[in-house]
Amino acid sequence: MATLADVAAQAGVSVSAVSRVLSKHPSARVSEATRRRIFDAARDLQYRPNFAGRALKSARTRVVGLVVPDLTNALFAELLRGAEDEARECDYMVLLGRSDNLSAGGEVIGRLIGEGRVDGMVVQVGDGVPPAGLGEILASGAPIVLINSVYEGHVGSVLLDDVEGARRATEHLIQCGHVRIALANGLRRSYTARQRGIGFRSALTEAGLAPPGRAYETRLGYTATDGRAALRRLMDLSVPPTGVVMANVNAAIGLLAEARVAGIRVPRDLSVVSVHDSWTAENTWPPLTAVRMPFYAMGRAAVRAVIARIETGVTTDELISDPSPHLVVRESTARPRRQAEPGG
Amino acid sequence: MATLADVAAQAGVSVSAVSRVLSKHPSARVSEATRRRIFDAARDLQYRPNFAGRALKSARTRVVGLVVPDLTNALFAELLRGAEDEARECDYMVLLGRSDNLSAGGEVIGRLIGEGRVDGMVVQVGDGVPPAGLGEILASGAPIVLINSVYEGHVGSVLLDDVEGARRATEHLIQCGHVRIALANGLRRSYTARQRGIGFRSALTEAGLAPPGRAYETRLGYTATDGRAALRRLMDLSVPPTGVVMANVNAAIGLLAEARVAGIRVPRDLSVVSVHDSWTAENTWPPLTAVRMPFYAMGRAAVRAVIARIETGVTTDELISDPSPHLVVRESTARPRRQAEPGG
DNA sequence: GTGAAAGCGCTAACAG
DNA sequence: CTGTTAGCGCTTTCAC
Repeated sequence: MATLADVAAQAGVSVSAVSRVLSKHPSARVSEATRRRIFDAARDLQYRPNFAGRALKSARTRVVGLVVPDLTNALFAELLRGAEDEARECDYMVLLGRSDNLSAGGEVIGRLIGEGRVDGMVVQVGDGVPPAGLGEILASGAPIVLINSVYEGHVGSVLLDDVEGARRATEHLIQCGHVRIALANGLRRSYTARQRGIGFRSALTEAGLAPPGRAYETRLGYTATDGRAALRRLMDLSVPPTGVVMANVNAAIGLLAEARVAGIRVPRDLSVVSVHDSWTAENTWPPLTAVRMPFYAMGRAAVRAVIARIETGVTTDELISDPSPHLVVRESTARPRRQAEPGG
Repeated sequence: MATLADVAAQAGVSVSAVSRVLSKHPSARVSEATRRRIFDAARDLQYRPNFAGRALKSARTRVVGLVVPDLTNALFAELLRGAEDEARECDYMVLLGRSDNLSAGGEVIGRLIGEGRVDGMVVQVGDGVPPAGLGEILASGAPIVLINSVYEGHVGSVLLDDVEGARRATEHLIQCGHVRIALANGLRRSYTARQRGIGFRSALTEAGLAPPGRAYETRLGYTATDGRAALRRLMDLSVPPTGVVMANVNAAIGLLAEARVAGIRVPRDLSVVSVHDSWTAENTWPPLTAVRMPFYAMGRAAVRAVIARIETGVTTDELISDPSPHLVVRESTARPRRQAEPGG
């Protein structure tokens, strides 16, 4: 690979001249002639700035790490696109990692930052226990912004409006005429699950519906398997719900599949609405009514936030409200078959 | 962050001693006493080797890039696990990228290697046109191994046994008694699609079945939408198939959804089997019969191959045959309702 | 056994 | 306008 010195030699100038020209330094007062010669030489030699050299000198990598619990979650696609788009506009790169791996969490984050592989990180701690050592790293003041999760007193986070998302989903069911509505939620320790619980209950309360008993809120998790278990649990109740809000689209897919097995017809016997949308929701049967959450905007905001933190030291907490959660009505929701309390 | 010099000062030794000890250099002839002091100092100072410093000096990053068309494809989960496991064992890191982004392909690969951000790459070119500039990079002799794709005369690839995968899927349908079997394949230019076509036809031929007309093989692509289109195309035929081999699980999901809309009952009216398996296949209705492909092994093999290439210069082409493609029978396949040619 | 020193490719003062 | 120079943190001869 060609180095600055090679280009300088070829162009017959000094390395500093080349450096100034090629890194477009604002104060690059250079004659048009030399500039040309430098550009030509760089092109001929196919010059590429060496990452290590630059990083070593400047103590900056212009790379931000993004670590999420599960890379292959369809929900993550939009997040990533948002993150990459924002990064590109700021002339940064995104380095991907995942935290689902046991040790990976705190350790990987510590390594990436400690070894100077990234300037900052965007991390989503999964539903499980926060990775060991996360607390220390956060406390160390490293430029880390948390997405869709909170950690004790850590400031620097961007959150989806899960309260609103769950509220919209619940309201939809209420508008359909449902009264006995359940929530199949994420694990108890999950922050997002708590938020969705809040939105769910507030929609109910605002509609003048009694808050449902505890049995109407499962806390099983966000996977398809968890969704299947939730269906069993809910439909085994002596008075089962007529509608269910799924806190996650993957759980909803599992629930739909289990409903087939159990002979429960959706939406005839049970209406299902999910928080989160993805292409998979269009391909279930029946197609899944869902509340689309602004993952793309969250990706952008998160990267914008770390970069701000890295470059200016400013730290913020942000709730993504634009675009706001948006209901996509498909075919998994309908009026309940009979009212819980026959009105006429 | 603490540097080697900091550790040296704290331990009262020279930087070179510290370097030798901490990088476990085999020829580290060091007294036990100094070794202790160095380790202690390093721990106290929370020393982390600086990535840029090391990379600059050694001209090696111990990072391999992995670029795939779509990170969020569930199929990719296993691939990634395999790649990471192998990398960890070899003391490498994996840097993820995606090639679905227009310019991303050749450009991103060229950058990563050219700027010295990675020592080598594992790349899967998608179904579409190979990214501009890929040819040059490959020809330049950079350590790149292609997965599930081939490129002209490039040597250095690891491939799934798609021929065998498609063959097993097809044989299953034949064993169920199907005679009119279609293949919903990937795009014509895709290498994997060609392989699957070969396996499909060879199973048919071996069973003594006439190769189906061209109309029985669609070349629409691997997405859910493509699968939906394939169903329409196939079932609109004057003599529609009774069974279909889907070249991809996502397309199968789309096809199943479209079948509901079209009033085609699976497996009663149409049996469906897919090449590839994933958690989503368990949650369709009916649950999807699929041939599980060894993505994990491919991930490991691919990373092993680049590292070999980087460190020893040895280049290989490899077909992953262990474990071999494995049929998982679920409920989307059954005997055809009536034989095409009534036998009795 | 241990240390001094050179240099990887780059940027940024500082001179001219 | 342009060149010289001093390191960034690390590894690695080569001396002692």
